[in-house]
Amino acid sequence: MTTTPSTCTFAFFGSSRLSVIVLDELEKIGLKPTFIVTTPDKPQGRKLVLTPNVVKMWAQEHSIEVFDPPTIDRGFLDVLKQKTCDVYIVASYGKLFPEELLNIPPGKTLNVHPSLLPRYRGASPLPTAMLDDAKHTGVTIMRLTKEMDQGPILAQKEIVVSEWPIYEEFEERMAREGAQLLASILSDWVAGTITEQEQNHAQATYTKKIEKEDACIDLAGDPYENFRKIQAYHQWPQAYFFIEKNGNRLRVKITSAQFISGKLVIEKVIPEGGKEMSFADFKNGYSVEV
RNA sequence: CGCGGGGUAGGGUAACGGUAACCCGUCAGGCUCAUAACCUGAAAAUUGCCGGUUCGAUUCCGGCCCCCGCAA
Repeated sequence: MTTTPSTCTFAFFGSSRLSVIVLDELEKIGLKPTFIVTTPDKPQGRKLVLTPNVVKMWAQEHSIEVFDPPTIDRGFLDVLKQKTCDVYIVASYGKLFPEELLNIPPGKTLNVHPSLLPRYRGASPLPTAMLDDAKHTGVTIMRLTKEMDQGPILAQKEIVVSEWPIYEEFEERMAREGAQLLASILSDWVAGTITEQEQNHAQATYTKKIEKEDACIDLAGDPYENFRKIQAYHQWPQAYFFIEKNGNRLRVKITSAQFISGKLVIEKVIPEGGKEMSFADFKNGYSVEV
């Protein structure tokens, strides 16, 4: 767990907040990528401003060379082949890789996946585990193959959650654990002393991409299920319900809630067009019965 | 020029051409063994800024500043 493979070089592929947390944790352990590959900036925000993605910003802050190809095509593969490193590391890149890329470095391409594979393959392992109330979970280091999340496993660590935090905190914990697990085996892997193990494909489960509609909740429904939705969708899209106001349907997002002795206690909300406020203020001002 | 909502007492909302109402909170008094409950009363808003229309604007028009929802 404390192995510091200082002699091993790697490139990092990622594009989300989880990627950044993994990078941070690896850096703490003394592992810095020789270069980083991420996805291009996308227009965001109210004015559709072009904002650099978080991984790119991290790379720039740490003065690490960064690439952001719109697609990984022939030309970019050739660029990669010019660079040398022992192994590629992928954490939440957001796109599939061409098979050719996976085998460029001698140590192939490894992936940090925040679930106990073969369970929770796919796009949303973390939120899905929360929605399923799967408190016995974990992180997996696997070798990427052509098929999504189906590669052989190098290492796993079980993690047990006592109570569901908001998504961001769960993500952070899992990312850090994943990064540590990776760091603990990386040099051995590159040295060739780790045996990979085929996944038990029969036990695989898959997660789907989250849709905004998934986050619509019925306040009269099961309180614990609603609580898990609020926590799981906290980063995006945020659990919401509707109220009637002046004949209009108004969306109200729940940003903070607790589950106390069998009841859902809503703490903060953001009404459409408004800003975040306490649920008490919301009920006072909007005079709604919820 | 991506679509849309909003800036009114400490907080949240309402009114919509004639200087502002409600809920919570605050303060005082009362009721109570007691209270976050209840009753009575009080303080607290030049209704974001500038200009225009008008006898008169929070309310209509124009400009500016700020805030937010949607958009993955």
